[in-house]
Amino acid sequence: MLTERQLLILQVIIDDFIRSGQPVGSRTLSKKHEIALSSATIRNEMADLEELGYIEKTHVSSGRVPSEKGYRYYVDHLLSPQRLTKEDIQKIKSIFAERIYELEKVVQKSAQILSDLTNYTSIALGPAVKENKLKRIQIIPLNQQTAVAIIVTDTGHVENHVITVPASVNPSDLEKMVNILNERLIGVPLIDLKDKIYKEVADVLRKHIHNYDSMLKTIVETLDIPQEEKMFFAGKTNMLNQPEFSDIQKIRPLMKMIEQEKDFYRLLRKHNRKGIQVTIGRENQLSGMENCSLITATYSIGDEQLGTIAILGPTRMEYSRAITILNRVASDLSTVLTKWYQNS
Amino acid sequence: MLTERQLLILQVIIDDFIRSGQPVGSRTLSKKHEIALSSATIRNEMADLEELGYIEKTHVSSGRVPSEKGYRYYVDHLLSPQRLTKEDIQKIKSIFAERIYELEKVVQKSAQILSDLTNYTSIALGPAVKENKLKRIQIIPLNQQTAVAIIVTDTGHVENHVITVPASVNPSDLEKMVNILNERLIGVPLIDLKDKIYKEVADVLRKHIHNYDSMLKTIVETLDIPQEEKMFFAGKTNMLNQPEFSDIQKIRPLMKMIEQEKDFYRLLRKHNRKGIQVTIGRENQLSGMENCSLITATYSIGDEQLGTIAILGPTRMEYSRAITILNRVASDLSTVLTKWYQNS
DNA sequence: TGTTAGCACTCAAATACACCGAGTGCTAAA
DNA sequence: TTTAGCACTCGGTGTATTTGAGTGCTAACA
Repeated sequence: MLTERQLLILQVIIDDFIRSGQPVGSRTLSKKHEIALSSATIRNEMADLEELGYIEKTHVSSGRVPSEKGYRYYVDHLLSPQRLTKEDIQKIKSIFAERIYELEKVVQKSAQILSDLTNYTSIALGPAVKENKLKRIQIIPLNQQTAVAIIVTDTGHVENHVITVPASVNPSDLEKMVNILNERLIGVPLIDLKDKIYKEVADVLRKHIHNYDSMLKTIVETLDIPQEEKMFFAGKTNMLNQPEFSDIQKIRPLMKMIEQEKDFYRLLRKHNRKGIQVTIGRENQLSGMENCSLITATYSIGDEQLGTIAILGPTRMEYSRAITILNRVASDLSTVLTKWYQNS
Repeated sequence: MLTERQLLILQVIIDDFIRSGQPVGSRTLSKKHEIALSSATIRNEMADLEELGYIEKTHVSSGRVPSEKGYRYYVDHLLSPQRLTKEDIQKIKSIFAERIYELEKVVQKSAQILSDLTNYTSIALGPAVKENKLKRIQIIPLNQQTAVAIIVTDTGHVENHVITVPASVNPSDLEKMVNILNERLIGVPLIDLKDKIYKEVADVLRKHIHNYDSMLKTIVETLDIPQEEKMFFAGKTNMLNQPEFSDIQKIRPLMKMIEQEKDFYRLLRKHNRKGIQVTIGRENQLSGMENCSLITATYSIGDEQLGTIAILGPTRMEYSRAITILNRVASDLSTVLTKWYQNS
């Protein structure tokens, strides 16, 4: 167990390192007015902190830098709460000022403001489309062989793709089918559509539609909806501004990962616990992210959790500020989404 | 006017520099078997080429590197034609192997293959949606105040957004309006929609629709279609692999530009002349692109030009290979689009 | 017993210096 | 016109040397 004094020293070391990026020495600390000790005393305490694994040296006679364990302790117990400036609060509010009707745009804007305010990279995982309920199916013929299938959900989300229509299918049958599908399927969550079709609608269709069999493919194609949530990035290149990544070798794998996006999709999917979560350095278990930390929060409509928004920065990150901002954005976002979309 | 020998030397210098990235000295050149001259003779020729502005020294006793003028001459007159390997041709063909129904996806895939084959960044400017012709307008009410407006074009492109519906508008009127709009506007290019509405459809609407005035806003919102062509990037981080950008300072502005995309939108818009166009270094007139070259080509359906695809690389770029590949992709793309979409 | 002053020690970073080698331009001879 | 030869330049590399910020340890002090 750490003493009060060790906690104070650990906190000041990490605060200073986060600010300066330079290893912190005992003399630097002794000059701080919150610590009234000689450098020698501090050296003794630092030696203990190092033995316990909270801080490290970069070489034998260097100052100390926080270890991952140190950051972990800092984030869990030592964060000095930050107040946002009026301007920051104002900026956050401004994105919700005008009523935006596309849910995904609001989420995207939230990611944008996060990266603007923090100068880190921000990622938002959108709501799962597959949970949405069907509002309308529409099939619009383009020519002999092709048509556009459009699916509208209760949240106003539109999915569309071009499908092939067998030559044997005539337009009036197509229309009849769409009508039946609409009658029977409105209100069904997208993910359950196929199931429902086979169990309940197939019989009806077979009875009423001429060549049901040749149409089957069209139906399946129509309901083929991407299962993945959309993801929005903002400030993808902000990592280039971090001095720890001034070496291009270090940043290349990270930028590649950010460009490809898919690793982050998996990562964020896992981060669906309510509240702020911080993963530090190798806790992320992704090579390329050894020197990064990820802070995540979830947002919701009412009690229903919709998605995750996150801030990605270097391990030497302004945790306090980032957490405060993320918290604020996530809660404002949830509030406004609840107001706009609940039971609408 | 350059002599045959100067041309040969210039070409070999640039070829070598593109390959190695190192300044090329007279002794290196004299050892090449296509040049049977002593280093001293070559030095004299190089001095002349430098005076004429085709090559430069990095410091007083360094070898020579091509100047922008040198690259320009090289691209215009000295390119040694390259043959693509069978694998390359195969890869290009593979993207067009299966019939893809979404036009934009084909374009996006083309950009992807370009960056895969060249290891440079690739950009594709999609076809202008506004030129497409209207196939169907659809308005689907979500709740009391909002509805989804969907516009389908003859190419199968779908535009959608959520609109507000005044409380005074009743559903049957909405439906009637949509019917009238569809009757009168199908086949009209999207860009002309508004014009046509005011000139020809407004009167009809006023006659048949109850509260035409309060509905006006809804109509305008519905037809509010983004005018900009979509743009697709591939290999956004490939520039990080180029040794000339190993200094993070040099690449930061460029990556920022690539992230933001809009500068490239303007740039590609201007590059709509048929055939291959190469702009070298500062010819691009964009700060951040001093050390980059852009190669563009257009693609088309039949005689109608649709858009531009481009390769962005360092000025020290494999022009010959890049041009050959781009040419091939652009022409294959045009061929296949023509086959698939002309008069469909 | 906890704190501190003092001291020897370490190591990264900066500075200085010599030297190598790849390059140049110029001159004079072939 | 070409080439051999030579003096010169300059970036890069290797080796000392110095500097300074840091450490750990010890002994004296309150």
